[in-house]
Amino acid sequence: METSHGMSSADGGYEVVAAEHLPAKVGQKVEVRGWLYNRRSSGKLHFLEVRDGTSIVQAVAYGPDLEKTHPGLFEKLGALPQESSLIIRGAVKASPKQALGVEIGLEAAEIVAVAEPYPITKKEHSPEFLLERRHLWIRSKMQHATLRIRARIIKAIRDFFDERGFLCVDSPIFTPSACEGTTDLFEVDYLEDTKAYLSQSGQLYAEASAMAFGKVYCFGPTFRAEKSKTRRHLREFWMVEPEMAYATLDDVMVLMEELIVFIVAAVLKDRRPELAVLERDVKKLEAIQRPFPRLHYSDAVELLKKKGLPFEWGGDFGAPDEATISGEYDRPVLVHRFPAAIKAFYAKRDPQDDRLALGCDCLAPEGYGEIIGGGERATDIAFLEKMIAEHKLPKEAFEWYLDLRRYGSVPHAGFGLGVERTTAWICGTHHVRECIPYPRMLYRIVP
RNA sequence: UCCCUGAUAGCUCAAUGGUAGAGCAUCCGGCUGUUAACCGGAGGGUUGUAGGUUCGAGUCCUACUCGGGGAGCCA
Repeated sequence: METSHGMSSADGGYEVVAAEHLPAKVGQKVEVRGWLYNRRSSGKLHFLEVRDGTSIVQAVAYGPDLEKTHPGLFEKLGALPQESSLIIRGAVKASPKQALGVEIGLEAAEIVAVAEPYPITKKEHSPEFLLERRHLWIRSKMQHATLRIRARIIKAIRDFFDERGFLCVDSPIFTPSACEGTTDLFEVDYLEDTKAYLSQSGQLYAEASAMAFGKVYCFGPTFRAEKSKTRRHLREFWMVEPEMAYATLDDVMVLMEELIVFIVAAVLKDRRPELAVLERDVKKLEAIQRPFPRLHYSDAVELLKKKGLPFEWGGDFGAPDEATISGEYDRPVLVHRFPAAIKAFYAKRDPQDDRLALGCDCLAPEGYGEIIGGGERATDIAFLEKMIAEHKLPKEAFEWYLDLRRYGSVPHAGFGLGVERTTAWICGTHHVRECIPYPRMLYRIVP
């Protein structure tokens, strides 16, 4: 019999079942393959918490009974170190005290590998200790919950765009030069005598893809070599970047709202147990409905001044500014029409006010800061050539990009959403480093 | 790059300038319903590195190394 693990059941009569599906198997004989998560014992009883990757199930072994059928096994189970791998077999029965709602009455067990003393214990550990052992840390409950929610967010993002007629057209990771030239890039050797840079944004390519396919998105890792050292920064993170031909700033602002509402709804629908593990206040997520508040940059500046922050028109928002603005609302806020001087060279100017760019940032609630940045792109080639010169960018490197304006330029717009920041907000996680399986951080690339 | 902060048992932490301690983990023993299970016992240390002050330094001073938090920039 084929199983979800791709292995056939070794013992007739026991169906191999993923722990998460055990509640539907009450009264049946099952086999669970996993690792010993924790054990409690009271002499003739062992309570074995076994995790199989999908969930954790408690198996109860009664010494005298087990001794009759499998002599010596009970004692071995009582001495089995945490994270030893084992296969358990037994009958599923309802157990309201268990988080899963069921437990297994142990009838047989196979110890696959006895683990060495496991470094991550039930007590607290420092971030340094855990990050050093990220490859083991991801076995624990909260990391499991966070990464399962992250995976659901990623699926929601793809479903959202696929269902709305966007084509997935990925941008390259090796790029010949800076996309924006404003931030530091990771330089790598690209075979002989050639340097390449790891992508810090797929956007310029997404614009080309949009001119080819209309509505597109790219989704991949992004690399920033800035020496940022905060709970909102990673060297390597994932970003989805939709781009639409014949679209305006207003169109992408609606798209931002719809995407975020869609993601939150998907997590609320399918990841309630994980949110509970993380002790997330679900009411705050349930409040995430359209429409989101919209704030003109100049109004945001007024708000900050009214709140007593030393902010001058023309500047970019710092972390305290973002927190103050988003603190006014119970859902993400869209701040639009920033000064062009603080935005990228390709941003389209506001026809109503030439000092402004038709851009929009989405600030997550509860102080999680910017999760989206985007806007409408400049269409006029002469304007772009002027901006490239002003930003002191090498024009040759952008000739292909200027071709998009030479051959059928159209109004278009798009944005980028950061997966880890979104995950941190939805999970209520303090630091984005827990929102990616293997974080790449300033001064830490291990494991 | 700048500011703040930390490094003591495997882990998390304590110790007025005067014999280095606890909880957990580990090992041994006990317990039929545990939920970070609990109870009893045992082993476990060149106090990050180098130098200095002192009769005496985990503690005070200097430098270095490696972390953590934050700023700027950004998603």
